[in-house]
Amino acid sequence: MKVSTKGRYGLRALLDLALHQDEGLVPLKDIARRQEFSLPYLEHLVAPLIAAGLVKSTRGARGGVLLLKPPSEVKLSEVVEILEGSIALVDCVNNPALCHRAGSCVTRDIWIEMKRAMSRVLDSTTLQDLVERQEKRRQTETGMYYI
Amino acid sequence: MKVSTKGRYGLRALLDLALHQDEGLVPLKDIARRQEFSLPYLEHLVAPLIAAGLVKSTRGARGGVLLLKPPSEVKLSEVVEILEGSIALVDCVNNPALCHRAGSCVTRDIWIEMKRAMSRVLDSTTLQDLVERQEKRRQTETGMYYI
DNA sequence: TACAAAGTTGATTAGATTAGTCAACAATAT
DNA sequence: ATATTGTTGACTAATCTAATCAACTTTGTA
Repeated sequence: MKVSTKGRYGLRALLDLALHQDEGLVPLKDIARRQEFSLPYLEHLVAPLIAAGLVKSTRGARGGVLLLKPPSEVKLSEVVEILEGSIALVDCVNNPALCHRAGSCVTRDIWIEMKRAMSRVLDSTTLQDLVERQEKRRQTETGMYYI
Repeated sequence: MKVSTKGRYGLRALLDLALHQDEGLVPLKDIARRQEFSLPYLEHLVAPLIAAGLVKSTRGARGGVLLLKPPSEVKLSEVVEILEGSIALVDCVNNPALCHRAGSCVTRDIWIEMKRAMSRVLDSTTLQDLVERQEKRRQTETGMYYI
């Protein structure tokens, strides 16, 4: 019951991108360096984000990637869905036909409630929220050196 | 981001046990038959439940397992924790030292919120709740044949 | 007491998934 | 032209999952 690095790193990459939006095209190399994961791996994380239309890329010298939507319009539920697939903890939640007990199974009800609880968090948070939190935190941290 | 069969089957086994509490010692063989998983595998699922003191076992002829606590006192959070380990979707949630970025990482905040949301569901539901839902559902389903 | 029924434990395994790396290629700015 | 950057697909090592099997221990009962 863990999120894979695909989900974790992918979300961080997207947040990094949002934080550097004003710089125009952001090279993957820079994201990889700042976030401390390898460039070849990052390429694989970004591919599904491009395919989903969340990110646009430009090749060649001075190329890079950018967000296609303002961060305030990117819900985390969308991001996680793209990177990790459905948030459901058990497959029968989305596809009852997978198990002939699904109709009468009350443990399935629990997994459904879990999915709802998780969705509430991810639906109500956007990349913009993360950007703001991050900027606030950096301020606080910088400030702390002066105390 | 899926629960393993250990967690899924283990929870079902425990619910099955709760549903047959009044029969005294319940042989694993019966649980395995009703729930449709193999006996050897069930043995491995039950082992940690015994180790955790949730279940007591008696060997030998007419042996079997039984719940050590009334179902109303068994929270699902406890069960899932035993079977799957921490509910946290990312390890740094429980152990910030794992990543030097943990202190300033806002994506970690999200994983923390997710854990809280999931805990709310699992802390507020007991085995007894599942037993009652199951009995209600069986009634409804049986009734449907007469419509 | 002997035997059968039941749980316990540990070894082993096949398969799937994860987390990458590497190399060949395509597009673009200078 | 050439260097820079993204794209794609093949490949691999390591880990995890979902079991199975066998040897063993304990207990009830004939």
